[in-house]
Amino acid sequence: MTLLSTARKTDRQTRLSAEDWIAAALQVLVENGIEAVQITALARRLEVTRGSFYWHFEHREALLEALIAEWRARNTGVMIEAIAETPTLDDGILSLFAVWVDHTRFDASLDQAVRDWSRHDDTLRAVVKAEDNARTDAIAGFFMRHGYDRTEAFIRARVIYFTQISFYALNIEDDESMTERLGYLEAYFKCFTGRAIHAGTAAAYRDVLIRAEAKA
Amino acid sequence: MTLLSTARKTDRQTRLSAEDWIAAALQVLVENGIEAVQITALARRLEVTRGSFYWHFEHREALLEALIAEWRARNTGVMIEAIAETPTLDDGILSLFAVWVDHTRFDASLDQAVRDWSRHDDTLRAVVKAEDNARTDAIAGFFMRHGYDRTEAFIRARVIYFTQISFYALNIEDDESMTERLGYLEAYFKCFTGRAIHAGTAAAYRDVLIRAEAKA
DNA sequence: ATCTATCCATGCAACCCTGTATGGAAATCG
DNA sequence: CGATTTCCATACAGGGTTGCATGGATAGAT
Repeated sequence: MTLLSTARKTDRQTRLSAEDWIAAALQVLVENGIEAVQITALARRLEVTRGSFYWHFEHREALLEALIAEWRARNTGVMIEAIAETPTLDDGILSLFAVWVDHTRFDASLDQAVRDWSRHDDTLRAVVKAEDNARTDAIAGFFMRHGYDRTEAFIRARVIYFTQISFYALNIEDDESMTERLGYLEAYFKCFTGRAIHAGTAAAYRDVLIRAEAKA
Repeated sequence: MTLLSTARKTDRQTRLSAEDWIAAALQVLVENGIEAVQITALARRLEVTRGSFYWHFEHREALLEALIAEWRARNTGVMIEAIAETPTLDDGILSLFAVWVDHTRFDASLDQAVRDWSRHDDTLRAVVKAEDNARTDAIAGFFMRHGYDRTEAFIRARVIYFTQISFYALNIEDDESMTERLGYLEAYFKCFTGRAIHAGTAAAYRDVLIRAEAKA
């Protein structure tokens, strides 16, 4: 028993840090929801006892706050920056598309998980709603900079953002390959903007994404 | 103690049925999610003990299956029927809008709650995905009947449906009045279809909804 | 009025989760 | 090498949930 447990311990590179617990909690949050983020379960996963957790954290609530902080650090403002100073309409929309595809810049699964969580947590709900509003406002501002009137800009911003949110919520990424998805590029662009995308811009975008796919 | 309990019992009109338990469970599911659908909590809510539950149901799983059955009965096929044999493009889109607003025909909160639940339940996820596909297929078919090519019809169906799903998911109905919402009618229509809505049709639709609001 | 089927209360066993208190092992520093 | 800090294991208390096994109460039928 002592032999076994020491063997287990040496298998692990180092002792755990608070970040290790947060990382494990993030995984569980994304995979099974906030209710599954339990100290006992995480301890089993990390192959330690709950004693470790209560050394790094005061209580479960502290871990949950760390998860929200992590979400803020990763996903807050990313879309707003992506669309901020794009010269043309085509560039702006494609820049948004690029963010939504690049999960190193925008963690879609985490965003989805936090939104699910927020639905039954009043404090968090306000935080997420504020971020949602900031995102749609940024997109609406973008449309206005490119000649759309106020209401149309607002609705188009809502439509494009809401579509993307559901895209994650319904797990479409699991069913659709990147090439398949790229095949819809022109149709999406037309629906979202009411205009046709410039052929050259679309081709360049496809090249970038296909090259990124190949590298990954 | 005996006096108190008999008083409590006579306060209730009748003894409970399985449907009473299902109704209470539906409320809790919508308000607090599937994890909150606990027999002990429901019993407290219904002011009986868990003995009642285990007479009407075998176990918790049986109740959960009843909830899914209820969802199917209420929400499955509603949108497909609404859009089935609509003569004009305007009529079809407005018919969809009407379903999404009329919560006696389509229980949006329940749909949302079931979709949340399905995200961590593999069996249910397949069921919900099938329904989602059926809905988008129906809308895509509608667009094709009105002259859109295959891909554009599919993407427009996805955009209009996904936007609506997020509309519920982000609880926009809580922030936006019906008149405010109706103000966006033309913009939504233009974005979803790529065409302008007929002025007379829009006016008639507004009249119907405002009258329905006044009645309720 | 009695009898029976329906419905619910009560108590018990098994399991799971959080949080704390305490002691031990391991790493690091003097 | 000793001492101290860092990190984790163990044990215990408190609370909550499911499911079952009875027995009691109530309504409806004969």
